[in-house]
Amino acid sequence: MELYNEKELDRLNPYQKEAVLDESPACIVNANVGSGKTTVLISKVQYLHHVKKVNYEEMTVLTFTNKAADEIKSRLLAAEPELPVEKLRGFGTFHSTALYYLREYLPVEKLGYTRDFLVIDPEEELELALDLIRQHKLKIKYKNRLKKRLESAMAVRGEEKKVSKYQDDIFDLVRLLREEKASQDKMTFFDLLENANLLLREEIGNSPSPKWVIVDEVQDSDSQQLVFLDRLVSRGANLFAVGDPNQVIYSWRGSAFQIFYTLKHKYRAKELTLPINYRSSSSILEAARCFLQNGSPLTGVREPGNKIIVKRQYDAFQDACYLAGRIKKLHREGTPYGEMAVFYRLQSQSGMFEDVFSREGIPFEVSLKRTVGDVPVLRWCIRLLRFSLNKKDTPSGIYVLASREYGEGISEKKAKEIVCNSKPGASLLFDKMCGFSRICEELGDEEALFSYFELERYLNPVSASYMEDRDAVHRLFQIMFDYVKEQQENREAGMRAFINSSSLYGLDVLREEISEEKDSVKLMTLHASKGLEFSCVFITGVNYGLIPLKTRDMDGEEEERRLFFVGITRAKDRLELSYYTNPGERAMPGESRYIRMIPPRLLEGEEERGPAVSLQELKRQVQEQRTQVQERSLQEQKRSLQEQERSLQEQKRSLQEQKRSLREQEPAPTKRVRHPRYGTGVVVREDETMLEAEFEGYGTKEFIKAFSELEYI
DNA sequence: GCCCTGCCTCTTTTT
DNA sequence: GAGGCAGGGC
Repeated sequence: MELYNEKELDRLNPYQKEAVLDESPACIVNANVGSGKTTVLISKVQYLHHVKKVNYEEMTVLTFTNKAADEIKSRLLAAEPELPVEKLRGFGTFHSTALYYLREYLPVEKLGYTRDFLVIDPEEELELALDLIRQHKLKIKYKNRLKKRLESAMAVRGEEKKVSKYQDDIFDLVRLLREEKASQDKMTFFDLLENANLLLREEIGNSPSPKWVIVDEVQDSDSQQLVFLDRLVSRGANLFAVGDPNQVIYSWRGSAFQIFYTLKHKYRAKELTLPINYRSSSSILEAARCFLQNGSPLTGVREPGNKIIVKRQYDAFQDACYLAGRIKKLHREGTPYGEMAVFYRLQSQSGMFEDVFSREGIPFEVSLKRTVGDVPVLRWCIRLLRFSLNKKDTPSGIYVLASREYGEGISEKKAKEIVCNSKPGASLLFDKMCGFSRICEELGDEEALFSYFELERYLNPVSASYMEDRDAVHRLFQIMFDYVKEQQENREAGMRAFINSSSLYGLDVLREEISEEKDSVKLMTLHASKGLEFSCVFITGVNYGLIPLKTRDMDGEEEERRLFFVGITRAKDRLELSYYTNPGERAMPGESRYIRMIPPRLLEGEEERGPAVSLQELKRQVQEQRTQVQERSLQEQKRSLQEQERSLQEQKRSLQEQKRSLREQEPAPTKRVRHPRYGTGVVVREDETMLEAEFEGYGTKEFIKAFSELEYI
């Protein structure tokens, strides 16, 4: 094994180094965008291993996405090629780690499961729920929103009174569903964490207790994940968590802005910061600072770079055409397509760009994940394997037999009868599924599996999609056999693990190219952009009503701002914003005030701009700052309170300064204004935000100063 | 099964 | 501010 090179540490800046070397039992690192968060995390792991002699098996590294987990693992393996992958089994998403614990250590029998349980996707749980409603004649309101209703009902735990808001049987359904899932040996993503938390609560000898728990993007944790974390920490694990409160964009999913501070308080954690951003040019960074909420220092090291370009477009189509030309130009000048990305607020906005870009011959990729479940034939095959591996999974058996497209096309009623009464001889396919365990180990290759189930017959050879379907199934089986070989377990256990991981990771079987680094422009929502970086970023539709999206409350509004912050901080060298004068239904015409919040000297647009921030906006910001301080003072220690107070003072001072400079710009008592449409007029009334002027031929008009195109003469 | 009223939600998405 | 659903009255 290679020795951990001390020089590794010297490559880090002092802040990063401090975080890696920190010895406190709990440490929370407040990492700014682009400050080398992942580098610190990986360095920490290596440092613990090589210097502190903590085995990799004694660490649990938790991430939210598979992508992040894969990145950490591959970077560790790149630094240490001889490291056996099995040692990193505790490195993964919260869910995959919970799955690992449940399978290997925790007494799942206590909850009515066997060690061979399978993971199912939310879709299947919904089917199960609908079935139970029918069976037990439950009264459930808003069935079309059952998925959401189940989610919120399942989140109600313990002694809270379980009375439905709509006075229906939703809680009975939750209970029945839990029993049904246990009896069919199935767990959903939710159950994985829930059950792991339940079993980890009791002291059990043979259960996992890692020495170190390391968490990436801790600000995204929901309550289940926080409990999971707590279970591990209360067993004596040290905690090292990295995150950025300015990047909380998933609170609608259960994470909360103040989690960072709650954690710090709860574990009396030491708080460190990584302030230096290496990613973006200083202009981009300065613009980003306008959207920071907690006054944390965000320091850059790069040159000013290009100005931020703001473009006014008639509509999305015009914008797409303009962008196509712009992207081609940048490409000619040497920026690879893969270094450019277009962000938008809503999934539905991607269509226009896809159309125009494919017409213009620009290679692009839309970040939308397709999984096995999205392809009917693969869905059917997975369920065929499910029932073959788990006879308790009767719904899968029925699904396979009663499918209209594939299999024997038996009526649902008959299928139910065959599967539930386990009638041999009634269906060839059913007998094959039942007999699968016996011959499973003897199957030579994926071809043998294909012919065992006589799939050339059951995949409906007369259908138009037969060839496509057959290839997809072959590919699925191929991937499965490769996976099983890697696992070094017996065939049946390996296949079970494969099916679990395919629901957990969403195998992208259909993807033609395996190479991730295709040179193509990436199209995605602002949410999907988190964690990525590009040389050149285009954010489109920066209209009020879209960015920020019209929100219900103040919290939503703040989240919109963080979302925009995440978007602009993805850009390394170029940031270009556009807005529409004629947007669709949802948005309002004209630029979003987010554009006005960026100092004009950073911008390069085709028109002159008014004051960067309206007084109203500044006032609102200070107000927000004030309420934030109040909220946090409940949780935070005195010291940080004072810090906040100081930053508030600074904000106030800068507000006063800006007010003063605004006032200086204001005219002497003459008060005449020019308007592009109404010509020159005389100011009748004026206060901090509003202005009333009389124009010859038009009468008196009222304007909001910051948004009107008035000019003092 | 139709019409009316009231109520609810809508967007973002990972596992 | 629309559109979908539940439930009551008919």
